[in-house]
Amino acid sequence: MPNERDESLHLFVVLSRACEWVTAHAHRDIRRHGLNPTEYGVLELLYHKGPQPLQQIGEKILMTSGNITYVIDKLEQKQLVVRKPCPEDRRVSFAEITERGVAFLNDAFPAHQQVVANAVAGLTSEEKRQAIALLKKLGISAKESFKLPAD
Amino acid sequence: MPNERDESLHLFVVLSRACEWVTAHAHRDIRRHGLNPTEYGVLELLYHKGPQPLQQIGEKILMTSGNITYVIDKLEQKQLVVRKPCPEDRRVSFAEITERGVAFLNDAFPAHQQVVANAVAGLTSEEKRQAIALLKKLGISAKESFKLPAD
DNA sequence: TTGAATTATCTTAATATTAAGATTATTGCT
DNA sequence: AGCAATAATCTTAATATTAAGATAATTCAA
Repeated sequence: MPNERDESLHLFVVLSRACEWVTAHAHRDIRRHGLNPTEYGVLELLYHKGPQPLQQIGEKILMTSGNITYVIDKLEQKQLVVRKPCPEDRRVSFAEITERGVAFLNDAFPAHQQVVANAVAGLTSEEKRQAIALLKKLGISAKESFKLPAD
Repeated sequence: MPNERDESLHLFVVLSRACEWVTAHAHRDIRRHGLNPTEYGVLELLYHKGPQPLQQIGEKILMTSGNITYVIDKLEQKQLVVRKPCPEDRRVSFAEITERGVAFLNDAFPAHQQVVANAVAGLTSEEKRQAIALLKKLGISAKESFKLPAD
């Protein structure tokens, strides 16, 4: 009979596996559209949440600052995103999705959503609700405790 | 009121978030030991499952063949792993953990397990059991459906 | 208001990862 | 046996990511 530690590790393993395989569906779909997953993630963030300071993008997608610069550069080259200086704080740049970026996502998003729905179709609607509640709780607590030097 | 697609996407988001933050704990711990997460993942696989053909490592950790070669090279340089040719099939190489690799994991694993336990401590034991059951089901079905060209 | 500490972005070099295809070995068909 | 198809690993080049630290702007305390 497994103790608390074994159970926690087991949870980590099945969490990772589930995430990997659902993500595999999503990434395969994204690459079909000529973006890599990071670029898509940033674009979607800007689409749904509006213009963001680069740093906040990094916080939300867990990326180092050097990589943010690189990814935003790529998206600017593809004309899906533009940098806009912040008038209040001249250290800050906002990344903002362009018309072209919006059009791209409007085109790609419905199919992408369907791909994700297929990927998680192994759970019933009720099971999804349960999983969402548990994962939300887990994610919030893991994020909180990460900041503490406790580990 | 959210429909099935929205709910699925929401599940994907909270799954990704939870996985990212729990993983953040684990990775921070791993880097303290001078390995990167991929190297640690391979080493742990070999530790728990015994010698593996390189390709099977790639299947289990979702890695391309070029990267397997690279990672096993690194682990061989660190003398934590050795390649062993397969006598039955000369195309195949097994990767096998060394004594040194075993000693390394024996030293690192208990603390690592504790870090993971802390990371998921936001759920009660009962919630962990529920989450494990749901995630196991989700992972298996997502893996299965990935092979189909359905997406 | 100066200067120390902090913050945001960027730069560079090192490292990690993928993609494409080469090489070598095996399998199965004829 | 001989050949085509498949499979496992490796190689190379391109791409992505991190780590470390540089630069520039801001904040805040003295």
